[in-house]
Amino acid sequence: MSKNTPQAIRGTQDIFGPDAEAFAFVVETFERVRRLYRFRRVEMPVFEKTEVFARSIGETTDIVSKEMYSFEDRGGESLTLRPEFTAGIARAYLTNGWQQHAPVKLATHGPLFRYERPQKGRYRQFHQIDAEIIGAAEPQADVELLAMADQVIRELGITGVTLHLNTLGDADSREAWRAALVEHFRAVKGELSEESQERLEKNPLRILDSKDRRDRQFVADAPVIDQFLSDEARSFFDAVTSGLDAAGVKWKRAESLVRGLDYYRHTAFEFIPDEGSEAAGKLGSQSTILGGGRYDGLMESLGGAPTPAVGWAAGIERLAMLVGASDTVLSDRLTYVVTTEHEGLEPIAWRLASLLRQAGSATDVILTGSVKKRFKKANSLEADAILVVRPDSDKQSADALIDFKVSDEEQRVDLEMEFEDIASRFSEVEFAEEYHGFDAKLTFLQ
RNA sequence: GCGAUCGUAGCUCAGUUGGUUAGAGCGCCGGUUUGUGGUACCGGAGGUCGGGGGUUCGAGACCCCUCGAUCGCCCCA
Repeated sequence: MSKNTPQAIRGTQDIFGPDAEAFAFVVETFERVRRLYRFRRVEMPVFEKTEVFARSIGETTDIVSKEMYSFEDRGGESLTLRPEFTAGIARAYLTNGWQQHAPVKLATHGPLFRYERPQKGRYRQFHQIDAEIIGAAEPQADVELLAMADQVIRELGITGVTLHLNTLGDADSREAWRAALVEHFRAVKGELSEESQERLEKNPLRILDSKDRRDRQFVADAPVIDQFLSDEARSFFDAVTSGLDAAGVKWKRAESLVRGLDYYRHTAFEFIPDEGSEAAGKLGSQSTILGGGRYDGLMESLGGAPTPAVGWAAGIERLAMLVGASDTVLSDRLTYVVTTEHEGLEPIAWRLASLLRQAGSATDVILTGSVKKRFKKANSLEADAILVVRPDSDKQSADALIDFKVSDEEQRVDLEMEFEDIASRFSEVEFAEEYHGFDAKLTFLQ
């Protein structure tokens, strides 16, 4: 690499090869499942006015206070590259009058931006799949949303991952719980980790999932949300859990699971790899692959009418890391390779490749470089069959000799039938079996 | 923002306590052999050793700065 070549921006990635295939597999699977659940596709801008995120996510959160890619445009307005989907979707819902469609199920995916130190499973430009149900207050919406998440993960073939579920109660429950936690931890402030002492002021709920040993003992006997749950909040959570059971979604109660963003109420959840599982190993210290919850208060923070909503987002890169191994799903079959060892016959080879592709067969072409090495190169592509175009001494035209690269006779017959069918669709070629040791021959008609 | 490890050909890496023209494998390009073929052999191209500064007679190796990568903390997907 020349020193004149600009480098990619830190924390961005150029994805290629198996990683790119895994990435595409995640997106394709999500798109398929989202249709099964009748979620409607939406596209949103990648940037918004800064206030869209600042007002909805919470000024004190790390995302807003130090991780946003914000800049002034030429008109002097502060804009921000989206750090998440939900705020932008909420804004779109309000500004486009999507209330008329409520309740709506929406799905999207694309890049997000957060100015963080990159590490395994974490990038400055990363990608998520996202699903939201807006305008539905009933717990069945939470259940449907989670059932969809569960199915996406299952259809990706990911195992060793469990849904961790909690409730944060309604606004009053959450406030009362928060106050009790602050009181509880303030009493032992001096013995908490430095980080948790800070969290006490900024975001006391987060002390609950601190990894620090010093905090653990106090977390163990900290007040639990259940003590502060209103009857309504409790029955809402009960309805969610029994709905999940009915839908066959496995879950696990996680009393100390809190989500970082201010707008969450009631249901909060994360899909997390089981400790010691293969999935956990692949993800490094980034444990959450999918997270979300109910955000009934969000619309109001953007000046809209109170609107109930639930949603989740999952990191495509993190999901892709977990499906990476099962490459059987990922590798596209290369059916044919076309080549010729005779200068001048390249146009016919190109024509043949064109026919095969029009017939819907994946076809590669080797027509450059040393004539003598083309067959070798074609061989190394591991296609099902190699077609070598060579002159026909009798008719002064050309033939394509076909070498089926298959392991058994049954496969060979299948491929031959498939090829014969393709050939029959085009009037300019004629298929014939067995020719001088090759599996078949294709004659170009004049 | 903090910490640790690392940065030599397109890729994976070797380069001994600092010592002459910086190496290997794979890949790429070409040739020979084989001769309808997934072989073997030969040759070639490609590196101002991430960048800058310093120590030294001499630095890919040592020191400082910087950029980047990886992993962890924080936080999150």
